[in-house]
Amino acid sequence: MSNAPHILVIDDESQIRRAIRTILTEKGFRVTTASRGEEGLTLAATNEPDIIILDLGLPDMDGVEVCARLREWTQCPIIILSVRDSEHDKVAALDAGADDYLTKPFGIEELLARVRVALRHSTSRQGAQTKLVKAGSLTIDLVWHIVKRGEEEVKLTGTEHKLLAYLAANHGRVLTHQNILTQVWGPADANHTEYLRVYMRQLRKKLEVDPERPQYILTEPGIGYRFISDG
Amino acid sequence: MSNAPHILVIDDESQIRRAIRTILTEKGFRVTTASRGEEGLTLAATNEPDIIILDLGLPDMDGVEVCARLREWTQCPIIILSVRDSEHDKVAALDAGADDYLTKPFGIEELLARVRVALRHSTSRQGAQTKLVKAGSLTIDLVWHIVKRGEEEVKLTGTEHKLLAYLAANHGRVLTHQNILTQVWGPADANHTEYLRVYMRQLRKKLEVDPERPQYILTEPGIGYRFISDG
DNA sequence: AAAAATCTTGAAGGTATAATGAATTTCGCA
DNA sequence: TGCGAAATTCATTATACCTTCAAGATTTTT
Repeated sequence: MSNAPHILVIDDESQIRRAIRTILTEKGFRVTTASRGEEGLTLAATNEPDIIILDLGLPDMDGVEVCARLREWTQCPIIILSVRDSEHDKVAALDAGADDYLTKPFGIEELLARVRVALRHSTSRQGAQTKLVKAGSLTIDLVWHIVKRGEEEVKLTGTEHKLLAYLAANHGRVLTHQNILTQVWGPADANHTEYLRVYMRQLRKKLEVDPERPQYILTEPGIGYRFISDG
Repeated sequence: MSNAPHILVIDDESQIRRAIRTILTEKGFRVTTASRGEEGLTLAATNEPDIIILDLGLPDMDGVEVCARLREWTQCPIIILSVRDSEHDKVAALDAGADDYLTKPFGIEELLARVRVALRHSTSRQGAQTKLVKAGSLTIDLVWHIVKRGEEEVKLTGTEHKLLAYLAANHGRVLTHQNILTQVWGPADANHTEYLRVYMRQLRKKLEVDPERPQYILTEPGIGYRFISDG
């Protein structure tokens, strides 16, 4: 699974690395590990993890320093692990840009819960960003209901957008009439192919360069329709 | 009226409330306190704090319940304070939507550091959007809660402003009725679309050049509304 | 090549949704 | 407790959308 959250663990104790890797992998995360600060910084830059778990007691450089270096360019959530329990250490790390601080020894479940919190944060940040499907000069924002043709926006009705979104989400695939109808109109209208014809035409009118020779919304005669996108 | 970050403290022990209030006020924060869960929920809805500090051991309802109720409509950072140190309690609270968990007794400096972390999160969430939204002759200051039309200030009621602020913060995006209603009125009124119609009209009357041909607040029939800004 | 099936195209009526204006209730404040 | 502003509710008008239908074009079948 390539879209599973990716976690970078930076810790010099190999047992801890192994333990955390086992636990996180079991929960479905992708895990990368580093034993030294420099290595961790490099991996963070190349792999762009979703979360970084960082031990303060590294051999080559101070964890707070690693934290600060990371914050120069990334907002990725950082969870600190440390044997140091002093308030001073916690404040230093948190003010250096860390998002959370756990003192060793820590409970597995608590670590996982705090990872989930960090994940919530990073995904809510991503959620503000737009997820786009592109096809020629078309840009379809599935999240925010915005469709652009070049620079100008195309106004779509609710049903039109629902239909286009379903086509775009399955771009490249042939979708049967019944399949589309049940998804967009609901199972009750599964055999109202007239609806499809009317709406496909409206979409083509609004989106295609030449509606009579569609290049995005293709007809698969006797079967259904298909949406062609870039990439 | 100050724009200092606003923190809501929900705790039943009056000494703790007083202590936290003193410390936070000293650091320049605005502080509101509540001693019971229901009171806290109400204050959270009316005052819209930037951070909520919540004690788990409330007399009238469970802290985890308070957490869950808050998460129905707000993303505001929640820091848990609790005497309970068990892993089970921590996991329950964090999974209910809390962002951090401190066990009593806690260090003042650590609390402040974690408040700063929470503040970073809330401002970076807002920071993704511009704090000053301009649309034609309109200027909407999301931080100072000021709306100007040309040079003169527009007087808006509480609900009107909350609604406009939410639209402006998400300018360019299509927001569904339910989305707007849960954010502005709360999840209980998620299907009272009448409210929206009435308030959209009032906003248009106060903001639009020609309220009958709105250029800022657009209707997306069957879906919701959208605010158009410059750029 | 003719016929049949499928798809496209255009337009119109009915219906759900939105705008409007105003009355009523609630709430905050003195 | 009473006043005024704000929030909610309601009835009416206006609008946009979904649905429906019919005729022309295209593709497939025989």
